[in-house]
Amino acid sequence: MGRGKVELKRIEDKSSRQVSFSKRRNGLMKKTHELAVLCDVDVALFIFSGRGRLYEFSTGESMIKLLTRYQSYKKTEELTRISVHKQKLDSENVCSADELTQILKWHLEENNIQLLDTTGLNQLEQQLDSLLQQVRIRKTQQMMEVVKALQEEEMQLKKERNFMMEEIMAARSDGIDDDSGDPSQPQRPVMDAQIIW
Amino acid sequence: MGRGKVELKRIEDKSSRQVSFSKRRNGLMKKTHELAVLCDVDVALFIFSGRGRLYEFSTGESMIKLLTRYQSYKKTEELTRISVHKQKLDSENVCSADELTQILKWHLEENNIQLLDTTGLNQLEQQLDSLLQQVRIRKTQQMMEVVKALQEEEMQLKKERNFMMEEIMAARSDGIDDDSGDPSQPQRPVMDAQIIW
DNA sequence: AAACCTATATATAAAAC
DNA sequence: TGTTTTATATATAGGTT
Repeated sequence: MGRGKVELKRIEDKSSRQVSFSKRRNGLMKKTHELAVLCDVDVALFIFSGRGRLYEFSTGESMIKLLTRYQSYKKTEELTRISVHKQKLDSENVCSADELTQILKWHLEENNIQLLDTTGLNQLEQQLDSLLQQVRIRKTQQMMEVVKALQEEEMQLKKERNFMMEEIMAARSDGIDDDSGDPSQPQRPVMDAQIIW
Repeated sequence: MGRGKVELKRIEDKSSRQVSFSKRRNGLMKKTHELAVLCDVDVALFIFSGRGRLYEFSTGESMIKLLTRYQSYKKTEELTRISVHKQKLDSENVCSADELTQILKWHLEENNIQLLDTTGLNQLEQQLDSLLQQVRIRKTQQMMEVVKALQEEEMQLKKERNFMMEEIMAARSDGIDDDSGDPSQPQRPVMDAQIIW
């Protein structure tokens, strides 16, 4: 993309690496922005330069919100994932059943999500996960949506109930006539139905 | 960058927006990767498609680590207390770690495996795979139960509602000539919740 | 949708400033 | 170091299958 073709490997010359970084960083930001606008999606991009300087770009949604959304998405994923993780394990790196059991046990006993990203049974995990992950995520998300819908309806029903409860109370104390002139109803107690996952 | 020049604004045609998204997403990922390699920097990129699907890319440092780094860079405490909307499932988590470990151990020892070569790995993979399926099934069952519970509560609420509705009606007819004008009883919208699996 | 095809628009490496 | 220039490599819009 320039006078010379360039190998996909670290540019050793510090100077041209710096120049390249500057140019490409701008280009990347631009393209990221384009993607976001043209395709109407949310994106977040951040770059830590060698010296630890941070460059970032994100769509209207602030970076923090996108990160939160990301985390939330990941948590949902976690709902469908087992804590089988880590410890490099490939055909070269053979380990005994006991060893493996110990490793797995250790991981299974760890409920700390943060630890899931240390090196470990990556390869094994990926093999297992890639097979099932998508389906599980879909399934979970579907369920979550159903549950959410149910929660909303539940809330609605509860509100109705409270409303009617008041009507009954009012009817009883007022005698019997009531009604027709409901305009000045004070605030109604509203209960929030919350299901915690 | 194609046959036609394109305005920097949302592509309205859904189809070509989708196609463009796919192409540009890939291009962006590629360029992100190039930047990371050529310039030896850490980058993280994630994209939420319109339908909420997540696409992400990050350098060797896992996304989580980069996020952490970003956070500390920003010194924002916001992220540390992200909504954790699922205490329940976590605590009741499928089956206990010990239980899982036992099952796994059983699988491993049952087959008298000592060293895992490539073939052994494949076998282990299958075992874990079936284990994953079991766990998944249990999790599904659990969620189904939650849904069922919600549905039951919903039904209960509806019963209550109907009951109260009758009370209101009774109170009114008991009373006097009511106000008339009202063509129909204050009927609240009744929704039928149908969950289709 | 995905995969391939071109003509064009863009990005950018290297040179020149 | 950064900017501008230029020649070339890449990306991709719009087709086609």
